Amino acid sequence: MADIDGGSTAAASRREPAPRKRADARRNEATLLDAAAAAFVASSVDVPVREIAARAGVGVGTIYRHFPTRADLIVAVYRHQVEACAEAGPTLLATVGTPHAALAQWIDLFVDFLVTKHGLAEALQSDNAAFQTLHTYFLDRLVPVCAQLLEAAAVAGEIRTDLSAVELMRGVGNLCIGAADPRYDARRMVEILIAGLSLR
Amino acid sequence: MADIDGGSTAAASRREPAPRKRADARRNEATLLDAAAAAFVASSVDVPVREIAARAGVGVGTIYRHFPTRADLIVAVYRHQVEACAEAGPTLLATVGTPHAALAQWIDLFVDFLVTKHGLAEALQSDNAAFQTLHTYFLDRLVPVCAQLLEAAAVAGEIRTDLSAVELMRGVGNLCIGAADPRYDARRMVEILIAGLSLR
DNA sequence: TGGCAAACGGAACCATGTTCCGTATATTGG
DNA sequence: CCAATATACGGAACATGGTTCCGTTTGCCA
Repeated sequence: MADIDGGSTAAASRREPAPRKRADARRNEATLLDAAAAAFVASSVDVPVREIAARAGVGVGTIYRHFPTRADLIVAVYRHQVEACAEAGPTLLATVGTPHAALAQWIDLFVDFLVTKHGLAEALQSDNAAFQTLHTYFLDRLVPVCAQLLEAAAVAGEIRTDLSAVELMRGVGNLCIGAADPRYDARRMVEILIAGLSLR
Repeated sequence: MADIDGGSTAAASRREPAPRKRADARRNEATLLDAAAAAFVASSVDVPVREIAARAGVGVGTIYRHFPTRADLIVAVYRHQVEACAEAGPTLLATVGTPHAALAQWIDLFVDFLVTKHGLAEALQSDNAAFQTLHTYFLDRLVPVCAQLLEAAAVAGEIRTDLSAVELMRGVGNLCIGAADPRYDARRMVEILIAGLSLR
């Protein structure tokens, strides 16, 4: 909420005096984020760019100037929620009884996030170059958190230790694909996977 | 190898006298299957149709006449291997010690098949209408086999009983997505999932 | 208010799947 | 062996969706 100016990091904005964007540009960026969020809900994360542009009442060029790739737009839309998920990690670890339980609850959070965003899980695993940023962001932000939980559970001797956080995240992400289908319960599948993690 | 004439079922060909296709048509179908198989290996199952056509030295129209959808082509290319996998089910059940072990081995077979076919796992989960046939064929052919193994293990009291064969297949298929990445070991993830299946 | 860099819109371009139709040819009856 | 015809072929053309480009518009500051 505090960062009124664009996407630069806190560190960068502290350095730079005021490369303040034009008013219409800032307005459009906000409009675009809203339009994209709405479109993602109405259709899915791979809703056509043209449709987002139409919703926002801007040209497609404008989208690409603000968000160089589709992934950047997705990241911008979901940044808050990803942050929240990341921050929940340490909290759960401190709160919940056992590390394994904390891990399970955190994964739950992540899964809930994924399955409620139509097409996001699919996009996350896509090897399409355009989604590279998305992939990277999610991994950069969440893998360390996951690793911490995993490590704690491993130290407590609750789970097998031969699995990296990246792999676990990937696996969970994959299991969330196709969660829209009522015949497939992604949550349960992940639950089973997590169960398989614990030693005997 | 025995069915010289096209894709009609054994039953159908027994009824019909001889709706024998033209020689060039049969030749082209074979050429196409080879070209497609090669292209799938060289790139992945979503190699552009035009490229398959070029490899086979035919026009794209020819592909579509023989295989109405891309999925039909994929199914045709992999039919033998899917059959083999399906037939291995009962064999394993009869051979291997416990039903749970048989299930694990069968899943192994399936996973091996999937991870060695670049992009096949991805295509399998795609909600793209064009892949409907693919999805259906795999499910029709393999789910019953999986169900039999699952049932046996359930009866033996080795695993939880609240999971359908369709879900398990979907989950396993999903876990195989992105198996090309060396940092992600799909086989291990599936192993963990199967482990999570067993009761305590 | 005038000048100009920033931002805009959307046509144009590229890649891909899919359809359509004029042309070529295998097959078969005479 | 030839001609007639159904069958099959090739590839241009169409549809869709991402991305780029550039002439035009507009906010901002002197």
